[in-house]
Amino acid sequence: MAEAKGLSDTRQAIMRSAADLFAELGYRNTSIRAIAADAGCDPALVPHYFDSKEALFSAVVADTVRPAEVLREALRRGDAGAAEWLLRHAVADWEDPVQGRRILGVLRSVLDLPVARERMSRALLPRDVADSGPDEVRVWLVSSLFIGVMTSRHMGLLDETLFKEGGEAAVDALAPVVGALLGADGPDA
Amino acid sequence: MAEAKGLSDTRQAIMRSAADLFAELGYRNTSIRAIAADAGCDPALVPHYFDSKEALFSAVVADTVRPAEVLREALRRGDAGAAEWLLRHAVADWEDPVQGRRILGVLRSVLDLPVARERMSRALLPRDVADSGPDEVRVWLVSSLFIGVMTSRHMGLLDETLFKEGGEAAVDALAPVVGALLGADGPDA
DNA sequence: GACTTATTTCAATGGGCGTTGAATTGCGTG
DNA sequence: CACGCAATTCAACGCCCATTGAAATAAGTC
Repeated sequence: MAEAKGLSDTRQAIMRSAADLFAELGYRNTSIRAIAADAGCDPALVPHYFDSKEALFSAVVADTVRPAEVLREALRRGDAGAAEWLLRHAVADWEDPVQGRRILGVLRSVLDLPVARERMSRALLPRDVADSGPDEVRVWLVSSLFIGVMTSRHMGLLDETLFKEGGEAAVDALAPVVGALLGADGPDA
Repeated sequence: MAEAKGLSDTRQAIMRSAADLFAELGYRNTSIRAIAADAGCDPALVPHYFDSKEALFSAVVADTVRPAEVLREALRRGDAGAAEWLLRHAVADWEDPVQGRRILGVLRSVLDLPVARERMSRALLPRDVADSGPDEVRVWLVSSLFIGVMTSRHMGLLDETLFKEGGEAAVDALAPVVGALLGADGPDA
């Protein structure tokens, strides 16, 4: 049967391969043909199931990370402990072999593809958070730090030992910074 | 006369166009043909003067930013005022229409091109800084934050007003954070 | 003016790309 | 079995790419 399009194994396989390759190589460096090869199907199937390479990318991103939720939770706490809690979440996320690569992939491709920029922007700063006024600045600052740390990590800039054993060292090193970020510019200042 | 290769106007024009386009589009999205068009010469001149697209990119990067010097200076100061001083330098640098785009270009392309990663890494963490032990972590943290802020800014994530009028607001918002970063993990901890 | 050397042009090669449309297979239903 | 429809394959299109090598031009030297 297989109504419309959706329950084919191949469709999912394409999705998974695309996520992997986009993450590893970025949007521009990933070809539809490579995705198809990885998924073990014909290249023509990709524009068949998803309309275009760009649409496929959108679909992949939509399936990925929604960091705003975590951020919102941390903002609601608002005390010193929140920084550590947030950091643990973040580090765990981007050290996870699957999730980490996905996030990185989005980040990477954001620079290649204008449409990805919007998606990223909306994922990081959904309406309700953005509208909360001064919080916007704090969310933006924390996001920026995290983006930078992830990029550095990916570039091999950092000391590997910081991320051994669940990233305890990284959490310790970053905690006071995140604390300062969350504390900066109180809700009424 | 023009000995060997070097004093041709075109060579320099290519270099300039390449810097511009790499900065705006990233390595992978910039074609030799586009560079040549921008420089007003034949595409074949590019692999003629520089051996390959990759070599051209290396040449461009070599001509760009050396943020380590500024960082080193800030580290030597080490007090609270240093954070603000460092920030002013950094913000001024990446808000400068020319310099800002160049830095961004390198950052952008670093993700596309492995060889660029090494260059970036060495520019940010030269031997003498890297060997200074605990300072390495601090340099890395500050760099990460800056990388993140620049990326966010380029993605349009941030509030434009933060960077109006020389970026005073941005400096204010970030100063406590950078202070925390520079203060974190004293030289003997 | 002839020779040399650097600079530039031109045309072409081979390759990868995203996408298309027609053909083929496979399968559940009448 | 035959029909219809989804899943898939295949071959091809047109486009842009980096790079090449030979030809043409310009400039400086004797």
